Amino acid sequence: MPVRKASVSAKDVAARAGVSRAAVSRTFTPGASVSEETRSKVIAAAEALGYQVNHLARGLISQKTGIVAVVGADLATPYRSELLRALTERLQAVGRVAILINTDRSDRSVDMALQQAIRYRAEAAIVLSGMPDKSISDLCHRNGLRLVLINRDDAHSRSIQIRLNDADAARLALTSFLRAGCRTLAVATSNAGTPSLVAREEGFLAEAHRRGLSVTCERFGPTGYESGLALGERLLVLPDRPDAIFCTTDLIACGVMDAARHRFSLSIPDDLSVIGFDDIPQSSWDSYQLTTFRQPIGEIASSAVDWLAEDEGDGETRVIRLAAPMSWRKSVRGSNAR
Amino acid sequence: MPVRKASVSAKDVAARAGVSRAAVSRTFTPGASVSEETRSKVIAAAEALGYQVNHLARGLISQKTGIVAVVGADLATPYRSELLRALTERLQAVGRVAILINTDRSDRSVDMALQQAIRYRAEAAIVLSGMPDKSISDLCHRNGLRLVLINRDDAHSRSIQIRLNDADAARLALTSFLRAGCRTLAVATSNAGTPSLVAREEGFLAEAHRRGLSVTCERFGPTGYESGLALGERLLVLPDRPDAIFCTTDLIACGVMDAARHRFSLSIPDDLSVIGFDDIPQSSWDSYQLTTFRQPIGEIASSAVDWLAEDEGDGETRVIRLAAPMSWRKSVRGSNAR
DNA sequence: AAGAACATTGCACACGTGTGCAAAATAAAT
DNA sequence: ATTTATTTTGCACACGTGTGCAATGTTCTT
Repeated sequence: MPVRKASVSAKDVAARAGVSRAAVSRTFTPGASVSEETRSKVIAAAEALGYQVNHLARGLISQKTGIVAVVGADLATPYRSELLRALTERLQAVGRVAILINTDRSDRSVDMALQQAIRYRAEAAIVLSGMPDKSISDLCHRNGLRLVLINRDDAHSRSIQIRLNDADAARLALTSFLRAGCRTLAVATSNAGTPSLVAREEGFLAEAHRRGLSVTCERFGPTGYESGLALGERLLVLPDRPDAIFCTTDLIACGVMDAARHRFSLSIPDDLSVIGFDDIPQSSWDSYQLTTFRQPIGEIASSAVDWLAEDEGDGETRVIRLAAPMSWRKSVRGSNAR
Repeated sequence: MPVRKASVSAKDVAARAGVSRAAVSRTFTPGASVSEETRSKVIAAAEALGYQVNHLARGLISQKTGIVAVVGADLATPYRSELLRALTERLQAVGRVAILINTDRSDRSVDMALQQAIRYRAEAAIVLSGMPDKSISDLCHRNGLRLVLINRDDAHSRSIQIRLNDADAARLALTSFLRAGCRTLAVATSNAGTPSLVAREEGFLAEAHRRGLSVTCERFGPTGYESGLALGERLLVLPDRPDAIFCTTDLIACGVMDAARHRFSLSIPDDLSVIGFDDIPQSSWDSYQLTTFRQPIGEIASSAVDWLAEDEGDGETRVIRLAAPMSWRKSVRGSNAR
């Protein structure tokens, strides 16, 4: 029961060009042998008919679809949308096409997303959030689907895991506060408990502990601006009000800054220094000028795509650690001189 | 030359379950006839082997792939990323999978993107930016690919075009300024010249003209925050400095507001009223509290997806016009009482 | 019990493509 | 001119699936 118009096939082009169907196929297969005379006849016929190779059929026979699944939740947040943009651009540059699977709906969605990726015989999947169950990861391997895990905790066998040096950044945040003369330190983070947020929080706390400093740590809600407002309100009413707050994401930082200014009439950075993480576009806006750590989005995208685009590796697990360089703006005391 | 592990096929499942390959197929085809005994044998075998139906093969034989292409540039801007999130969610809810094609690289990319969509035999394409050439639009039709054009100027035959009432919103922006007592009006927009921006600008100017009012219109750069800063700087140094600026997007408005406050020390809305368009998340942040028009993203997404998910229509062109309701915040004089 | 109606099953074909291989054609070497 | 080497071509098969159809099995009606 075909419900659609039949597309032009290689058979139609062959008839029009007066050659065999195999000659048509060879004309559109890189590296295949075809004479210039046949080639131009086929190209002319294909253009006249509007022929486009059917990649479903090609994928079926060649076992290479060119499809890469990108799997994630919260796709509209500044960091994730920018990463998605960079990934699609890079994938297209190496001849791949991205299937986007939104996992907003549940944690189990990563497993379901990967099963969907297998149904379309995706060559690889890039997981931006959530973590696949081991049985699904094995299923991916059995189906030749390669896994890229971005900012996930566990490495799965035969996959690549791209992590940031969150702890290094957190340490640098702490030392930057100390150098700026801040003494009452706090961490503001969400209840999401995702690997990156945990690493940043723990890195900050561990470095403070190593230096014999006490830090107030406040967690609240999902990882967004509204939680930042609430976290600012909770931290800034403390009797021992912090003069420095490390926020585990920039969205939280923007909320903290707005709470400080608009609800507590504090001046940043005179009364309160703030450091975030991500370097989203809004961090550079005049209303924020937030000092933060820049997500190396270009490097994440190229690391991910270069790995999956190379020939089948030897199956070992790889972990890539990238630095998140500091972006100095005006939210830390004494940072104007940088 | 297969370069990947052969996935489990229906043939493998049939052998394990002791039934025919057709029984396996029928078990995984909704509405097909299969006994409960056979079904449970097949299901058990499929689960043991990790079988996932090959949708490439299914698409080839059934001429229905479930694939919908989403085509657009500037995917990381707040409005577009939110629309993308809503579209993927809605597409998944009706059993479709989204192929995301990024057209940042050139105008001709929409044509190339649609050709790529045809190669994967996508059932439909949702175009978020750019406009396909007529010959490509025809090619889509010939291949049974249905077109959804969002905020594009021209309707193509046998497609659906979803537009906002930009001009109505612009008129309401003007009357809101007048009601707030503003007298020196300006429009701030980009050089992008996209259909929505032009409609908003022209709607504002036409209504002003109808009322015998003069408006300064300034255009600059791409459609982003930085252009808003620059536009604010250009408009606010005028000898006849505007006391009301209609910005054709919220990103531009945030830039204008930051320029007014941080570079001209103006108070909003006392010295300057600002209205934007889109209602991006940042518009509700304490630092902005921008009065704006809300993009009906949920309705756009459901209009688009409901149309393409329904059975083949009669081929007529449809235009859907949606209202962009006003979101009152604090950037217009006298708007606190709302 | 027999006949009619309905459900289930396996076979074989088709969807559109890439490719191994033998045959044919062309180019290069002697 | 003949032989050898290389290129090109068409045929037929395979990839994995859904389905028309004939054959078989089961249920319902008389």
